[in-house]
Amino acid sequence: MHKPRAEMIAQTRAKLVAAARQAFGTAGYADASMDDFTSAVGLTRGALYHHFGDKKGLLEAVIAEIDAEMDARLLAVSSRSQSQWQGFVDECTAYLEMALEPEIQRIVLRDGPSVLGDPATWPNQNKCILSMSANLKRLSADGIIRPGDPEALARLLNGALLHAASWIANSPEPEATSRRAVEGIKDLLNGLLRFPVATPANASGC
Amino acid sequence: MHKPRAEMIAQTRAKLVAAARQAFGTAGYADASMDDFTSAVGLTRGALYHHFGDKKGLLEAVIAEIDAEMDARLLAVSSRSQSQWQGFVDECTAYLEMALEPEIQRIVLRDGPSVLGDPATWPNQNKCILSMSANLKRLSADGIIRPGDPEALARLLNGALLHAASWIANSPEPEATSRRAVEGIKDLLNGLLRFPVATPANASGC
DNA sequence: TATAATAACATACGCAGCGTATGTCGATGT
DNA sequence: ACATCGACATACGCTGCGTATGTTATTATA
Repeated sequence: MHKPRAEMIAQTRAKLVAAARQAFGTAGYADASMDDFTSAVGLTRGALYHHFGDKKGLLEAVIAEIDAEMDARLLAVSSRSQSQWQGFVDECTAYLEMALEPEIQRIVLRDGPSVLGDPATWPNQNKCILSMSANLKRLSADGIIRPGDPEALARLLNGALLHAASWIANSPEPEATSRRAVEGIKDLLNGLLRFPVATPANASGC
Repeated sequence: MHKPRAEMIAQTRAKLVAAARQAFGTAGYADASMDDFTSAVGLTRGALYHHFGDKKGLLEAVIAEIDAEMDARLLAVSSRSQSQWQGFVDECTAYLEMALEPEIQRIVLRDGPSVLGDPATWPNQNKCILSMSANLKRLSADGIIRPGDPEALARLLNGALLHAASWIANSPEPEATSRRAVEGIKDLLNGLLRFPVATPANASGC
């Protein structure tokens, strides 16, 4: 029964990450006081520096946690799709929807790049890109889309999706804007198909 | 001879903006000390607070200046193109190249969104979007591209271009990556055309 | 032209927040 | 059992922001 040591440690780390995630997500990284959100879970900055080195280290941990969740959610979505093409479109849509969440917008998409540098330099951010480019590679090999550079396309589409999310989130009418964005994305993706479907309306079919 | 008052004021503002632009572009917004870069041009924080209210206000001014320069450069590029389609492609390429500059990356693309909120909420950032969507609208009306939502497409392409710029800038081989990105963009844009041109890569299709 | 008013700054002060250095206590290994 | 070490808390100094308060020169007014 004497093994709760490692558990306590993990719990402390988890509490710190959770507290920081809450604070970063609402107040933003710069305005989140380490004294405040550590004491909110009954700890001090001492524990924080011991486990994460500094404030940036904690942000990295928070982002890693969020990124892992995003990856799992994307995996769950694509595993439920029938056709390859449909799975790809579904993943794009799910990615866009996730990017709409304020916590992800604030921590991963805005403060993250500012504090930790460009996401392209992170070890994590590749997860989504890799998954996306793998999909595109298969689609290209199977002749479903026109030949091209899968990774380049994945990065371009990734940027388009993230930007669309910001557009939607800050729109006065998010619902309508979301529909416009999704239509636009389908339009873009449709242009990649070797044999595009006739009308944009049923671009998601196939 | 007595009119240098307004001139001196404008000069002070310009010096502050220039100093801040230099500091923000190299050290980043968070690590740029107001005391440091004001004294670098023979002023103090007093002048800064008088003219710009606070540090964020100064960042807004810096971004506005950079944005105006970007807009002028884009205008110059598109005015030199013959066809509408070529002009659009040229503008996209120029936009990508500008987004490669470290100063723009750091100030406008990373720190700006983090400090001032999403660019979609700025009054300026619309310049490029508006110009882009106007181009797309004309292209659509003239039947050069397939029908669609010009503004949505503009935002998606804008995101793709910005993301591509980050990808290139942080790539170990920027030259090669740049070529891949440009090819990918052309591929994407080509998919928008009503009658896609045959590229060496997909000469057999369509 | 003398003086009042105001704008353009500089100076001075207080305070929040980060990082480090140091201390304490309980768990683990032998 | 005792020594060691890891997991935190405490204490301290320093940087840097914002504000409140001068100081000086230009403009307005009489």
